[in-house]
Amino acid sequence: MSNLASRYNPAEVEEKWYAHWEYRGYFHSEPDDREPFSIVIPPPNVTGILHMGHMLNNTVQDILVRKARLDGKNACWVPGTDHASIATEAKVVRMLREKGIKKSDLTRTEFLKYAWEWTDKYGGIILKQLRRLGASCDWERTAFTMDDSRSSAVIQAFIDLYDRGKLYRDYRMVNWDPEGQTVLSNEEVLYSDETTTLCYVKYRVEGSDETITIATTRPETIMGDTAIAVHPDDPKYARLKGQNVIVPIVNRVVPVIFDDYVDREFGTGALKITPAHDPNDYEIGKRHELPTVDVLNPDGTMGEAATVYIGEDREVARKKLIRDLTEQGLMEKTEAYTHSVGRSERTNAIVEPRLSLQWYVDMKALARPALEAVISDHIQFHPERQKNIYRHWMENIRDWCISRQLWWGHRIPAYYYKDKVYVAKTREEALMLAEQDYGPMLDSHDLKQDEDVLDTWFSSWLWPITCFNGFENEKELSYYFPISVLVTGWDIIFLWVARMIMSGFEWKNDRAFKEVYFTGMVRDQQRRKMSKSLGNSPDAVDLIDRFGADGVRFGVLSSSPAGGDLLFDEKLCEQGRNFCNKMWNALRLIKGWEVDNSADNQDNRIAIRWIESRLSEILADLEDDYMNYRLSDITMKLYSFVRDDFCSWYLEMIKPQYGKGIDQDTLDKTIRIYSQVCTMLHPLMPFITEEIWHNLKPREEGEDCMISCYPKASDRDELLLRSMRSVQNLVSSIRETRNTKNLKPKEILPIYVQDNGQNLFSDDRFHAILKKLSFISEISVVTDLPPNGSSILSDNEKYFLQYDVEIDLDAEKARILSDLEYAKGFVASVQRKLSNDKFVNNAPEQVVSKERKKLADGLERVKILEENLTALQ
RNA sequence: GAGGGUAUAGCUCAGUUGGUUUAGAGCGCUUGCUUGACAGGCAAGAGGUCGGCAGUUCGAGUCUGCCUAUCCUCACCA
Repeated sequence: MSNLASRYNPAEVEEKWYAHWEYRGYFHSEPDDREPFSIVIPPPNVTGILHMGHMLNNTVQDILVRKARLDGKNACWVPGTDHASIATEAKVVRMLREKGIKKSDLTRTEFLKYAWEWTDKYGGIILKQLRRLGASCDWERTAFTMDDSRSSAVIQAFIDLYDRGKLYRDYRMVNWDPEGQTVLSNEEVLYSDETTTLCYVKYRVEGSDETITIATTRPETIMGDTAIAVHPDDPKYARLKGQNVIVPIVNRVVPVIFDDYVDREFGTGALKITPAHDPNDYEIGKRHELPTVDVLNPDGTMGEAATVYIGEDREVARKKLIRDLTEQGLMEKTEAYTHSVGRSERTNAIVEPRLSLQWYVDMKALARPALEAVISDHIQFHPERQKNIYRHWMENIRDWCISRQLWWGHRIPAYYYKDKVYVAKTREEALMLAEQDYGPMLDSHDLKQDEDVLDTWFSSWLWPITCFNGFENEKELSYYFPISVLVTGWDIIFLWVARMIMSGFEWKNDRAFKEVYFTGMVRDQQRRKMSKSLGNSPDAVDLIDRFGADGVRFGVLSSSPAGGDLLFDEKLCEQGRNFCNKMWNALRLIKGWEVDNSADNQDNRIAIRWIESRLSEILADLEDDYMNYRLSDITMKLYSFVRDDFCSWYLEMIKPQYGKGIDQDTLDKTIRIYSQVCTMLHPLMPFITEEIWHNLKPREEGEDCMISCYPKASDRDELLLRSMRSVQNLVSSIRETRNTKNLKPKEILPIYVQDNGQNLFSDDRFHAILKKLSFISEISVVTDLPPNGSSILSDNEKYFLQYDVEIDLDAEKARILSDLEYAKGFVASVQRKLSNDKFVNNAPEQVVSKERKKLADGLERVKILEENLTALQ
């Protein structure tokens, strides 16, 4: 018996092998003459920690990279992190606030010092956690979106776009995050239905006692009203033509205007117009040349122009205004109202429409080649349905707002002097340009760099190029680009994927990726997306501690059909852990065998030939599954191959009887087969397979599972595979009989095989299986029909099993009758089909002959069952 | 408002160009099994009129249309 523990212990094994692989340099890739396989990580936030989404995403990437490596490709997986402009800045601001420091009290330089300290302290934790998961990243290439190489590429990209006329600055209504105090792109605003109060407020008509009532959810913006709008065809309000109304609180006199934007059916059919605080009102304001009164400060508090509640938060002011309007008798009524509210993806603050001057990328031209490449499958999406979603967005693409009023990020390389803009790599260059326009006498202090930074995604959209320093150096990029496959969640298809594809065409005139595999979202058992705020995401590292990295990887994979969402259940990790244990015990079994060359190995040959055929059979399947990213299928196929075919059948067949040894040849071949299985499983479960690989036999230095050669499908013995399936059916039938008759599992039963000239045992080759079979299912084959035999049908072969239990004739008859009824129905339906001329004439020959075979088998079965029934009478 | 997805066993899902009146898997459930690798195990079993209605076809879980339910994306929302 081997001295291995009966339970697999992942902790020490994982640490040992990860260090070993890294020490051997297996993760590192340099361009050479092999076929490249490249992946770039979706860079997690630099100060983030590993969550379930990362686990899924990175497990998938690791599988693809490890598989490519085993296939002999030059595999390179570039890791890295994203500076995550707004998310990180928000964290730093929060940290400072806890220390009693306000961002507004700091200079830009002081703030950035804190931000870098924070990044140095917490940055890269997630990369360490990825190692625990087994991620085989090329750590020497670790990139950061704000390191020198990436930063200079971002600046260059901005300059390039500006020079090509694809960048512009414009004053528009934007999505404003009052907490982060920055503009957001449309993609960074998340909408959800929320219930608020809809206020019906009365406005006095100037010079009359009459009032007009409008409905609004935003009474705090009343002070910014510069008109009341009604529909031109609305008879209710026709009389108000040319009239003015008085805005409550501020008593401003504003006109009643007529615009067909107004929905006559909504509320009262009258709409207050606040051009500074609503995109539609802004448009209406432009049409009617209305003034714009901005009553809010950038931080969401009431501004000077509001005249009341100055400095109070908009939410607080809203409540107070509702109270005031009610007291003044101007509130007709209020009602609960549910509508869609946009919140900042990062700070969760309610987004405020606000007018401001920002930088935009003109997306129309960029989108064209990017759309075409995906529609034509030049870049292949998995699952394919994501193509539609992509197309829909690309066809309706809007310009991308890329400036952010933040400090943490890449500062916009635009310099302003008087009314001119100079876009340049450095201040010196900008100065030179300004001097060309204004002469060398200008006061250089008046040349001001843009205060804003760029959207985080403006650096990550260059990631496939910048990961290989592609703005500086063609050599590496020309080898690794296009990236073989991008693995990411579908939730960032617009924020990231679409834009990377656009940047690929813009700068490399090529597709950024050959394929894109979208993973689903990891959800909890109530189908809620896992998130920090819900607190429904398990601690990833804790899961690894409890189930082992391989167990967790198995758990994540086994329910991750290509692109579908994953309902995470810890139970699956437990199953993964148990599976590791199963493999571990198969190793213990093999290691425990003593070699005895006097043992007869003839019978084992057939078992070896069978398992090799099976292996070859699934290898072909797996190749196809890899092509289609069917990772859960791969997982389940290998799981059942190891558990059922290898352990339950193969090892049981060759297992020496108690106290006996095994011949060297069988042992060697078993070790070879198990090693191959390790290689096949390695991409999914790298640690345990490496451990078993090394335990199976002494290995040379550097002879590691991770860099072994992935087996190729070879010829297989189809007849043997079929026959073995028959044998398995028979064994199942015998076991079922034992179970239903309450027979002792170890009691040896005589079995008689009725030779019908075509059953397994009329073939000499299978006498070996027969012997093995008797060992597995505790039977002994007899040559005479036993006096008290009970018949078993396995396929169409008939066996008699003898046992010392009184046979319940009625029950037996009922069982046979029900089988018979079924078989007859089956035959009838096949006959019906075959007697249909249209079927026989139209269906392919293959299908028809298959039906004929079915009929023959069915008739045979009916015959046997009838004989059995007669025998019972 | 525009577009898209999904509906198969108690649960989560496969079912790959239509071809088994016998629709699979995992988990869960029931039953039986512990000196011999593994109870984190083994064996056996139960459980489904493939959301509904029409249609195409020799043949539909699979294709088409409509309906129902449910989810998602984008836009809008006083």
